[in-house]
This record gives sequence, C-alpha cells and structure tokens, in this order.
Amino acid sequence: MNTTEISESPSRQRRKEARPAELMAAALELFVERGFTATKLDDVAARAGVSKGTLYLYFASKEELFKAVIQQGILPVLDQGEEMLSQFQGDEGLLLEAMLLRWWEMVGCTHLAGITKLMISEAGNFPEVAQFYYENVIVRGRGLIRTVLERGIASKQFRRMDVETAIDVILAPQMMFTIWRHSLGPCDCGKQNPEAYLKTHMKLLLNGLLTTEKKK
Amino acid sequence: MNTTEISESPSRQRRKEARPAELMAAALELFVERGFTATKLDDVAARAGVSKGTLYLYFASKEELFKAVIQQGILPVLDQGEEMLSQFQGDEGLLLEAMLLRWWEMVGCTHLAGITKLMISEAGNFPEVAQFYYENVIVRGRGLIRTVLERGIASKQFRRMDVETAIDVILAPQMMFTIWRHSLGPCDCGKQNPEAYLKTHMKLLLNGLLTTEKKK
DNA sequence: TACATTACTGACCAGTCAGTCAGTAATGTG
DNA sequence: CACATTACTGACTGACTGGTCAGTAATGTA
Repeated sequence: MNTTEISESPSRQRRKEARPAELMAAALELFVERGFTATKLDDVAARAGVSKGTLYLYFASKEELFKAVIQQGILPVLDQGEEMLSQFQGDEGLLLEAMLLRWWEMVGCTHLAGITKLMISEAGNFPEVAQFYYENVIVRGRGLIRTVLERGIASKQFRRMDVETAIDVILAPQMMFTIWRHSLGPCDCGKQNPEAYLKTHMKLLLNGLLTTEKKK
Repeated sequence: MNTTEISESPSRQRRKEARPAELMAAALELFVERGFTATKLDDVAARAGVSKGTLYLYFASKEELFKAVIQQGILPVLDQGEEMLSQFQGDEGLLLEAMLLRWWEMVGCTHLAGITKLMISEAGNFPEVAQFYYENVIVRGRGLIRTVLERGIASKQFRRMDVETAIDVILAPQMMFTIWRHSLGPCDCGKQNPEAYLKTHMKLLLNGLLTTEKKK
C-alpha cells in the first residue's frame, strides 16, 4: 500500500538466504491455524513481509510450499533423537522420560508442533506427502521408542509386553497433547505446566493403574 | 447429466424426511476426507444424489451444514454412555474395558469416527462450534471416564492417582487410533483387529510397563 | 381437466484466489 | 555515469465455487 515507508526497521537489510525460511515459517503458522486450502498466499506473503510475487521466486506452487514446510521442518529433530539414543547408557525408565521431555522441548513447545496437526488434517489431500511423512517421521519416531523398550525388556527393567502396542500407548498422549494445543486447546484454559504433565504421564505409564498385579 | 435414467432404483421414491440425513452423511464423509474449505457443495449434493439447489432447501449455508454435521452426529453417543454407566455395578477394570469397547463399536468403527478428526482440523476456523464440541463432547466424555476411575479408587481396585492426567492417558490412544484411520492410516497397512488392540492397550494401562513397583 | 402445492433442478452471478508478468528499485561493477 | 544483475512488486487474469432463483416435474385434490 504505502510505498513511502521503506526503512521500517534499521535491520531491514537484504538477507536473501533468509527469505525461504521466513516464508516457510509464515506458511506453517497459517497452514496449522486455518488448513491448507483456507490459507491465502497473499496472507502468507504479508506475514513474511513480502509480496505474493516474491513467494513465487522461491516456491513453484502452493503445493510445493506445503511440501517444503513438512519435509524440512521435522527431519532434523529425528536426526538428533537417533544421535541421543546411540550415546545414552543406563536406566531405561529415565531414558524414556528424558526422550519424551527432549521431544517436548524441541517440538511440543515450539512452532514445529503444528506440523503434526497439519499432516493429520491434510493427509487425505496429499497422499504422497503423507507417505513421505509416514516413512520419515512416524516410522523413525516409533523406532526410537522401540529401541528403548527392547533395551528395557532385555535388562529386565520392563516387563515383557506387546512392544508395538506399547509404543502407541506411550506416544498417543504426547501426540494428542501436541495436537490439542493447535485445535481445541483454546477451549480449556487449564492444562498448563507440560513438564509436570509429562512426569505424571510417565509415572502412570510405568506403574499402571492397578494397585496389585493382575494375572490374566 | 443424463436425465433419461429416472428410475435408477425401484426403492427410489420420495422420502422427504431422509434428505437432510443423506446430505449430512455425504457432507461428513467429504469434510473428513478433504477438510471444510476443500469440500465443494456440488460434490456433497452429488454424493447424496441431489442437486446443489436441493441442499439449500435444508441448510442455509455451508457453515450451517458443518454445524449440523458436528452437533447432531455425536450427541446420542454420549447419552448412551451416561445411561450405560449409571446401570453398571461391579469390577471397574471390566467396566473401563467395556466402555472403551462400546465406544469403539458405536464410534470408532463407524463413520462417526471422522467427526473427531474433522473437529480437530477445523477448530481454528469455527471457534463457536469448537466451544460447543468441547463442552458437549469432550467434557462429558471425560466425565464418564472420571466416574469409573473414582469408583475404582474408592473400591481400592485402582491405585491413587492424578485422575485428570489418567483420563488423558486412557483416552489419548483411543482418539489417536480413531484419527489415524482418517489421516495417515492408509500409509501403514498393518494395525488391524482393533478389538485385540484395545485389549492389549487395556492390559498395559492397568499393569504399567515396569516389572516391579517403583517408589518415587 | 384445472389448479395448487411440494420437491427439485441447473444455469447463472458475484466474489475469491492461485498464479503471471511487465515493470521498478537496489546493488554491483567498470 | 552507463550498464548489468538481482530482488522484488502488485495489478491483472482465468478458473473456480458459494449462493440464487426462475423454471420444471411430480403429486395431490376437487
């Protein structure tokens, strides 16, 4: 609109390397908030402080932007998780807790958390991206937990169990909590202090609900 | 298109009461599959076997159709759940398992399951509907589980616990499983036999992961 | 047959938005 | 200064879709 305000900020110099990252960050926020179709590229560009034309200098289409947001956002986290797991030795209960807490710090409480909700919402419209996400995030993420559980069973700290189902039971509350913050979260103002929540969650998981062992 | 095929089915008589239900069923399927914005009313009408004009005889706008799909779809299930709970007496572990199984039969394996995913995806675009859903589905649903847990604690079958967190831990795998079937489910062809999954899930929840009680 | 009512249709309109591109501004370089 | 290159802009367009409404078909009924 107003072309007279050129130097809106003194640090507002050209940083050509930063443009795609800025655009992807803006797109992630809006995709998570409104969904892919309901997000206008004009709004994405505006939030990144550029015009729509600039967006098309870096991304060939709206769909390419979507793919970039999903693919480049989450992969580094998995890399770090696998690195962390390969170095840790010792108590598997603590390891499990440490990994979940770490995930919370790196994903759950950052803007990356929205990717989970975004992928679930849009999987039907982007089967190829969904497939990519499944193979590179879901399968690898489950693999991390599987390793911890198998170590724990081998060391007799964990009971024998159906490991695949246990992975679901462990990850589901994490994922729901994450999704929640980007959907129905604003409806309930309680549920603060995620670290405390995580600890309680872990204790329940480790010890179960029953007072006594129940053979069955 | 082809207006010559009028009697496509012998039972294809006018059933004016059925029209809104047919339209809502078609809309639910498409909303879940594609999201609200990406769903075209022409497609909804076509799937219900009528024209777009007919849709507007029963729903004032696309948004009203959305509200009707959410509000009228899920409420009867909660009514039945509360009825069931008020009549049951006895072992709370079994009660919990029975309720989760029942929920699976009435929601999880029916087309109603999609409402969960739909509401999570679209909550940001429809805050009022989200608020309604939160108060009438989430709060009531959690109330059902809370009652079971409190009964179990009172009868000493369940250990003392943070009940609100336990509700999360119990419901999250259910909800994730449901959401999964309508998003990334098609990517992994495993994960069949939900009844067996539910039983394993219950066992893990009740007994926990550890071999021995851990004081902390 | 004549008329009324109900159910439905689909061409049309008006608004929206992804994607384009001719042109501008800033910077570099000799 | 002249010229080239890079970064960016925003008005424009073409396709699409929510919503409308004049008209048609089926049924009722007298």
